[in-house]
Amino acid sequence: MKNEEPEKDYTTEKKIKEAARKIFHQKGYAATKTRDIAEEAGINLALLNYYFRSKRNLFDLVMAESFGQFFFSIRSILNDESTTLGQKIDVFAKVYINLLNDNPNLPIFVLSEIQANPEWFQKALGLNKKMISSSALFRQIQEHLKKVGKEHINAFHVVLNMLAMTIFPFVGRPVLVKLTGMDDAAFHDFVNERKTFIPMWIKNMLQLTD
Amino acid sequence: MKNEEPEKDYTTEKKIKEAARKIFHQKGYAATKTRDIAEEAGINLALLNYYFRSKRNLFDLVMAESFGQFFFSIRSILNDESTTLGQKIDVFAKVYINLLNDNPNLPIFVLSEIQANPEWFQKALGLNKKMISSSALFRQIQEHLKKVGKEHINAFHVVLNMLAMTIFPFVGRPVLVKLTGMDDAAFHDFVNERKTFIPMWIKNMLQLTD
DNA sequence: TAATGCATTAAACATTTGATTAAAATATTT
DNA sequence: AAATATTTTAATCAAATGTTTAATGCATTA
Repeated sequence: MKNEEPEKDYTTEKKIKEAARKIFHQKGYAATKTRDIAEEAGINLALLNYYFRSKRNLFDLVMAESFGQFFFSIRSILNDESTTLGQKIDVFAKVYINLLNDNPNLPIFVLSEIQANPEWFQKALGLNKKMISSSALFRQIQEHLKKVGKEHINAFHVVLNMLAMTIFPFVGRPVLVKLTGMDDAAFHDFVNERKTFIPMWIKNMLQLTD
Repeated sequence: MKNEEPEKDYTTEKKIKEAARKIFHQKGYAATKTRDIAEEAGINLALLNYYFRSKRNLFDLVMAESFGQFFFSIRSILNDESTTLGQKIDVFAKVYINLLNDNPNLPIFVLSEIQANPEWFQKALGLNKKMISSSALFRQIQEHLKKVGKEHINAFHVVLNMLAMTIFPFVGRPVLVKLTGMDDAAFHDFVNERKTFIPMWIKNMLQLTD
């Protein structure tokens, strides 16, 4: 019998999946060749189909995982009934920027694949109207906006601004880097500054003095 | 001799280019098949190569145009030395949201192609460090931040926030629509609200009481 | 050690897809 | 109207690409 999980990252299956994730994130589904994945993983082309049946199947696995990271990883934060609005805003920026620092291509990958193939996501992932509007974050923003006399502002605007200010630097990263002359380290410092700036800006938007 | 431009939009060449723009914007380069373009344009496949030599050549034309819209269409606004900072912020949101309402897929298209193929853009388009940092907008933001005692905030953050809040709703549109239950008309109204909200938020960020 | 089952490889297959060709249709010029 | 040039079409080509197959290697088991 085999020893219990010696180094899981070096199994052929893991190598292929990890290589696929890397190339898919970089190039997208259509531009990725199965031979590119095989080369990146350092394995024979046929092993890809041996372990994963098809390119599409492998992609679906990667996408499900990526989509989960992108969307569901922060749900527990935003749905936590025991934290204040100010706390949620603080922790969101920190956690999400950390996530994106580790997966800088994740946003464009997910969003462009959805744009190219919107029907697929309808059934594949269970996105529904309730997911945001029933969240604790959304309700707390609504309540706060009313308290400060700004109930004419749809709370979605505020949520969207949080997401936009956090995610967009990574979506526009290649252009931003060219446009500012930042190298990878400088970009890293720049977005990390935003961990404190974004909560400040959002609270300012809400006139939240917390 | 031919009459001077009767209806330019109905020449075969225009039909192909318009169809190409539509499909490329939706699917991206790699996922777009020349046969899809031909079908969308209602022409024989061979005509694509007859008029444009190759898929790549056609793509380059579309991309150059799209990239120009996306980046250069607002340069004149941001570089205008005769307008105040407040005026620039006001007009930017209006103009850019109008542009994106007409081309909702433009941001993801441009940004994902750049991510998939960053080397190509190095030489193809002339993006350089000076383009933003030497703009009138950038200088005015810097000056203002100093005036209100916030010179520790990099002016790039503010520019990026303007871009993020304006562009991101379109980048995330498919998800946003699913997540909120908005239809096309509702989405249109929602982003149009932001024409006045975004300038308000940015000015608030800058403590600009203009 | 022989046998068995899983993993890996090289080669080939079938389809897709960008591009070309040669003929036909249409327009333009002489 | 005849000749010429331009545009369009159907068919085909060649390369790329996802997938399969049959043989080989390798470890585990009997």
